[in-house]
Amino acid sequence: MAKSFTTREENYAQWYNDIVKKADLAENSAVRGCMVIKPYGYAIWEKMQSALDKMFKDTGHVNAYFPLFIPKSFFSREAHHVEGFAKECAVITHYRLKNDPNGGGVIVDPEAKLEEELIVRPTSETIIWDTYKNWIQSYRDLPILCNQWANVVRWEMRTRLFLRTAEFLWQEGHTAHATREEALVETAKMLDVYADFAEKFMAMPVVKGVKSPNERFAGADDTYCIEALMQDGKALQAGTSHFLGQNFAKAFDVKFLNKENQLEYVWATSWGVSTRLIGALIMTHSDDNGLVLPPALAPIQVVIVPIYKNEEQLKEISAKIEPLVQKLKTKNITVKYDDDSKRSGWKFNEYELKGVPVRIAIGPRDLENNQAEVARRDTLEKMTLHFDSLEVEIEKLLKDIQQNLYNKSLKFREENTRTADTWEEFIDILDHQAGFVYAHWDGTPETEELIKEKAKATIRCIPFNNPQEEGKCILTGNPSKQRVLFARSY
RNA sequence: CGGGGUGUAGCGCAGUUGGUAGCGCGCUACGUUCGGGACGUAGAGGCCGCAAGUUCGAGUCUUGUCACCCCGACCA
Repeated sequence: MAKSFTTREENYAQWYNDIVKKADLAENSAVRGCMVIKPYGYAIWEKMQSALDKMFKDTGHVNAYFPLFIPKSFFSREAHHVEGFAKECAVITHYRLKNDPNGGGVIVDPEAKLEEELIVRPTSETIIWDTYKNWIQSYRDLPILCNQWANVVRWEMRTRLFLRTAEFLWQEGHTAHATREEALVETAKMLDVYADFAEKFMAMPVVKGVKSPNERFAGADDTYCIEALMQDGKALQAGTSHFLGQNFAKAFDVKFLNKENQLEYVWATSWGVSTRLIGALIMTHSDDNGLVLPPALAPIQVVIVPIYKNEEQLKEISAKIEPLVQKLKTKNITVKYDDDSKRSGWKFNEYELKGVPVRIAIGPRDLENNQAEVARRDTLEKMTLHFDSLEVEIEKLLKDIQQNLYNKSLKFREENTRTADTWEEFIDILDHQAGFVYAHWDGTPETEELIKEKAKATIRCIPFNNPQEEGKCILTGNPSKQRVLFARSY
C-alpha cells in the first residue's frame, strides 16, 4: 500500500487508486472518463441501493423511469439550469451510420441529422417536469413522490474513479407539491434520509447544512447538503437535496387547481446520491492494509478460511464449518467459506484488501480444541473463540465493528474541525492541517468567490442550527453574524 | 486549451555507442509445501502505439500522427 493516509501527502490520490484497484472495485474503461464498476464494487453499490430504496419507500416514495435523452430545447427553459450544465453535456446530433465510401470503416451519415439535438441527461429535472405537466391538474394529483435509479452523463474535464466520472450511477428523487411548506418539509426530510444512511450504513458522520448561493444547484432556490470529511482532510459533498421552488413548474408551465379553484404553480424538490458514495466509503475508513467496509454495506461480512495440509483435513474442517455457515445465514449474515486451493496467508491478505469485516480461520489445532481464530478488520485484532460461541459472538462483533467505525470517523472529524479568526490562521490551517474550518464570512457572493480564489477553499455549507455569533469576516473584516463551514474539497 | 510525462508479453517495468528482445508478477504442467501474499523444475505468451524517413541494419536516430497519465483551466 502506497502511503499512510495520516501523512496526508499529495500521493493520497495514488493511495486511493491503489485501494480501488487492489480491492477490485473498479477500473478505467476504454472510453475516456468512464469507469467500469467491477462485480465486487457493484456489490457494494447494490447494498447501498437496497438500503436507500427501502428508506425511500418508507418515506412514501415510488420508483419510476424517465428517458435517457432530453430534447435540447427543454434545457433552455430554465435559465439557471441550462447555464449550470451547458458546459458538460454530451449531445446527440445524428441517428445513423453508414459505410464510408472512401474506405473500410463507417461514418456518421450526414443525411441522418436530427432536427433537434438530444442531450444525454446530466440530471432529469427537465424531462421529468415536462412529463409531470401531463400528470398534474388538481391538488388531488399531488404530491407526486417519484424516484428513479439511473445513469447520467456529465462531460467532466478530469475524472477520478467513483468521485467524478463522465458517466455515473445514481438515484434522483423528483417530487411535486401543492405548497411551499410541504416542499420544504420534503427537502429537509430527504436530507435526513441521506444523513441517516451515511451514519447508520456507511458509518460516516456528516454535517447537514445549506449551500451558499454560489454553490447552489442550477435551478434551485436552496440546496441542502451533507458534507463529510475524508481522511486526507478534504471535504466531500456526499448528497444533496434541493428546494426547487416553482422554478421548474414555471419553466414547464405546470399548474394545478387548488381547493379554492385557483390555478397555482406546483412546488418542487429534487435530491440525489451517486456512486460517489463508494468513493466516500473508501476515503473514510480504509487503512494501509486496504479497504475497510462497514458490516452494513459489506458484500461479504464474514469470510471463513480453512487451514489444511491435505484433502482429508479440509473435509474435516468443511464438515465442522457447514452448520456454522447455515446458522450465520439464518441470522442474515453474509458468509463466504473460501475453500479455494490458494494458501491461507494469501487469502488473509486478499480479504483484508477487500475490507471484509470479520475473518474466521480454522485449522487442525482449532479442531482439536473446538475453537477458531477470529480477526476483525477495523482494528486488525485477532482473538481465539470457543467454536460453539461463534454464532453469537460474530453477530455482536459485526455490530461492534459498525459502531467502532462510526466512532473512529467521528473522532477524526472532531479532531480535524477547527476555527479560524484571521486570514493568516485560516490559510495556515488549510495548508498545514486541512480539515473543516469554521470562520466568519460577510455573507456576500463576491467575498466567497475571492476566498475560493485565494485559499482554494469553498464554503461547504452553512450548518443547520448554526450558532449565531457576532464576528468579522476573515477576508474583508466586515461584520458577520455566524461562522460558516469551509474546506478544500473534492 | 496550456505545462510536463509515458506508450515494449495479461499487469508492472528494463533495454548501454543502432546489430534483430529481456526481468519481476501473473498464467500452464508436475513435484515438494500449506497457522500471514511458499519453493523448485519445465513451459506458453511480443507487428516494441501507428505511419513515413535515415541506414546494410531501427525498440533505440529524425519527422509526423494517435492514445493514455499527471499538474492547471472546468467540476450545480
